[in-house]
Amino acid sequence: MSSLRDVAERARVAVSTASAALNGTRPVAAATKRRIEQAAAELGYRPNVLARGLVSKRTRILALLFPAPHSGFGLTEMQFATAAAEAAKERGYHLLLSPEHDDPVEELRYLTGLGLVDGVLVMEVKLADERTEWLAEAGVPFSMIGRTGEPDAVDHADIDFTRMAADAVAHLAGLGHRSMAFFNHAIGAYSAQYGPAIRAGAEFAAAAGEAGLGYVGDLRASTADEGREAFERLVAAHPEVTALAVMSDQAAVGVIAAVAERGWQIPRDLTLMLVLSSARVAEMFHPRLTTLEPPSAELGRLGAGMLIDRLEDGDGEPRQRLVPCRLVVGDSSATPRNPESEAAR
Amino acid sequence: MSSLRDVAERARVAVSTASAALNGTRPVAAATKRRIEQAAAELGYRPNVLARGLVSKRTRILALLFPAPHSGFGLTEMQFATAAAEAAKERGYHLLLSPEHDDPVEELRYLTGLGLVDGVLVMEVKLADERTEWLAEAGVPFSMIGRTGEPDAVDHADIDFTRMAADAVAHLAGLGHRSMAFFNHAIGAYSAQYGPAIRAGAEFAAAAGEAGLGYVGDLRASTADEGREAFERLVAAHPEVTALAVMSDQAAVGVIAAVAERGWQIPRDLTLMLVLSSARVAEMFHPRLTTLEPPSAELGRLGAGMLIDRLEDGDGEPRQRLVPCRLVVGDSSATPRNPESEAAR
DNA sequence: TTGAAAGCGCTAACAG
DNA sequence: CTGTTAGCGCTTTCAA
Repeated sequence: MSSLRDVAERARVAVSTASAALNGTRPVAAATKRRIEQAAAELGYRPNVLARGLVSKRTRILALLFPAPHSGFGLTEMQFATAAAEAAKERGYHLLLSPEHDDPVEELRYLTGLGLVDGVLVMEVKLADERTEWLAEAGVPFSMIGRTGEPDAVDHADIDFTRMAADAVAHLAGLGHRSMAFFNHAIGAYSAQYGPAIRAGAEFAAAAGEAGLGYVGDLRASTADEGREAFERLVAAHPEVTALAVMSDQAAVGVIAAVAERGWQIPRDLTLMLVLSSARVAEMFHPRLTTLEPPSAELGRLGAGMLIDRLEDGDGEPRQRLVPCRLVVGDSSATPRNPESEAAR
Repeated sequence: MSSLRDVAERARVAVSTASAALNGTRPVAAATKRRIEQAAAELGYRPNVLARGLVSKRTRILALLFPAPHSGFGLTEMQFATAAAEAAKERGYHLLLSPEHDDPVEELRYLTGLGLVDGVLVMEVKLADERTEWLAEAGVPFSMIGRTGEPDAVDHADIDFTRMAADAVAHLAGLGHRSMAFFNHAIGAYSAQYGPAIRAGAEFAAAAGEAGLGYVGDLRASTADEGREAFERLVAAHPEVTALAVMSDQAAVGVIAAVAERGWQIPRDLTLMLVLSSARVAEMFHPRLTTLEPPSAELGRLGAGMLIDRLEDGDGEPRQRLVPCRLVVGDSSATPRNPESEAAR
């Protein structure tokens, strides 16, 4: 690889002049500049990132903190990563994939101590998250995909849960449903701190209330068996429910099986929708399920973008964006069974 | 961040001695070494990667070339990436996620010119791949997850397709099946160069022949509709077939629908298995499908590992590993319908 | 408008 | 066994 010195020699100028010409750091005579640029082109010169970073203290490398895969891990996280990498690339940055293990904070300390990264992108943020706390304290620039319980001062991109629930409820109400249920993730070590589960639960209850729909929100399921069981309990306790929104793909599998066993059909006897799952997953089902698809790629892109903004524009007010989900209507949505009796209640 | 000079001052030695003590580059008196180590610990010293890389020409950063998502993209690629990142981390390396766009070679030229990465991990390798050709020519260390048509001299980790097909056929033969079909991916701009599709097709034919099973291998499907249609044609032309292996998840959806419409049941009337799909996907189906699960994480780990080996051990013979798939038997496998008539042929 | 010189933090000869 | 010196490739004063 040719260095700046080679370029300078070939253009018969000093290294500092070559540097200035190529970076526009200070005025350089037009003719000189042209000579330098041509020399650089002829040599196929690429500035060495390490040397540049060593003096400028900026590497244009971002780290994406990658949690060890818990239960459900998949397309969504994938899209965060690829979208973030692409957004970074478009702005001349690089993305380092940084897996986490048992001691995230220690690893963060190590990672940032290397002098290798300018900032950190945090995903799978928990409501109380030691990583973001440490980053804030250490003064390391970062942004979140998702958000903590108190994200006021922190840059983040997250799903607009309020709007998501409103869209879902509007969809169901528009079909004529008067009563719905929502199966949240099962309570576990993870989901207790999992923002999407908590926010979705709260927002669905609120949205249903606001729209005047009957609402059953106390059932939870994260596996096929739990889904099956929750559905049985739902039907037994709340026969008036005609529409069901489910957070977990696996739980939906169980629900569908239970529906079939009971001799019911979707969507004739039950409108079923998947919340925060991808359309690709929804197509695996039969019938193809209606889905509220998370804007994963958009969030990844935004997360990287706002981190770069912060890095370049210095301080300023927090950058925060909430993005709605996309409602993909499948073949599992229909008018409620027995609409008359429902209306007569 | 404290520098090596700070450490040296605190330990009252020269910088070079501190460096030597911390890296074990040359003998240092035990007492001196202890002083230095203590000073480093007290200061929380972390060697600066950039400075080190600038002189040593080694950054311990690997780039993972990430193709723009074509049609089917998902868990598998995700697992390559995370596993590679973890393997790298365990050996003190970092993984840079490097998305590709329209001109992979130009981007590669840029990426490697930066002096930022020591080597490149290539995934989604095509049978004839301009990227690996360029890398080989440019002398950039790299390894492949997958392999080209002529991978003899190149480090790679790939699926053992021969064994995969043999395992699948043995599973079916063991259940008593005498005749099977295989639905490959539809021929497209992509799959024409897609190693797994080509290799799987060839190996299934060979394995079936070797085991004395009837074999229908000329049907292809990559979508639900194509799957449905292929299945109809299969039944019409080859009624003796009792077992079917499918490459595409989407195609399997169509097959399952067509099976049901015909009044058949899985596995009573047809044994169905998914080839190169994950168990998590298989569980979305009802019944849970038998799957040949690709060793994605293992491949990612191996790919990163052999690249690092090459980087550290210098040259040597090519490192190549073929890893078998895992056969996960689901509820879609059973003895063939009408076993007598089959045996009587 | 340009060049010379210093230095980012580290490693690697080479003396002592 | 340890310290001094040089230099990786670049940016950035400071003079000219």
